Amino acid sequence: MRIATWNVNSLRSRIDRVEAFLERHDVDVLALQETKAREDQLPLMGLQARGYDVAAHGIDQWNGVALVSRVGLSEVQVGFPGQPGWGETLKSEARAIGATCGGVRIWSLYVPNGRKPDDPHYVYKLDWLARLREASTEWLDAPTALVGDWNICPTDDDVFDPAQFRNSTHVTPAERAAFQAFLDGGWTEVTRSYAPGYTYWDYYRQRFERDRGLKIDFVLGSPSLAERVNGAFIDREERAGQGASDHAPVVVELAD
DNA sequence: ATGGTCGGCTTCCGA
Repeated sequence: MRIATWNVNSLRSRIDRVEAFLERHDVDVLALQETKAREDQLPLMGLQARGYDVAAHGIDQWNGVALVSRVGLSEVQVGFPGQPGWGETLKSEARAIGATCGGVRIWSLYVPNGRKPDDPHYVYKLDWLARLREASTEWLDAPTALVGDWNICPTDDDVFDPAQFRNSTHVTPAERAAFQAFLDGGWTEVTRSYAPGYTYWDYYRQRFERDRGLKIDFVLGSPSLAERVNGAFIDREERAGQGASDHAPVVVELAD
């Protein structure tokens, strides 16, 4: 079974690329982030005609997450137990959707960006991660994958210029500790060993052409999921050319 | 420090 995760940066503007990507790589389950649409706005007819089921959640033009599966899609859950709600000044609540696909529990996650370390969104990000980690301990005993845009660079190797990013969000010790807490708790990041390199490049300053990016999209597996992983890759081709998302998809291969 | 480029309920905001 092939699972993929992709911050698509608007599903409506890239639905053709999504359909082509699924077929090009024979993907069974695709987790999407930053769909940037409410459920009723999503262009799903093409996917459904191709035999894919879709579960999506979005409440406005910001963010939004979805799961696309051709191996079944059941027990859909929007948000995780304890997921903190937003205050008056924070935007967009759609951050997590989970479902069982092909016997695997998959969560499409859009970890809050954080903006800046002195911003309320940064505090929310750390709170969100702490509550996800608490909720996710219950899922370790089953084959489970926590996939998506984590908006964290776990090491300096995951940043094209660590000096430039000092004191910025994505690289602070607190964010790295929040990510490490998942690993310490029993989750395994299953893509890095097979697929080194960045997964995100800013649109401006020709960051992709110069390979000046960040590694922020990850797949964390429970023990029974991680032991089935026998490959992974980053689809860098998808980031090239006109009309690309600023993230490349990450694909994971699971043994049957 | 600044600005660069995208998408979207577009003349600003969020990333």
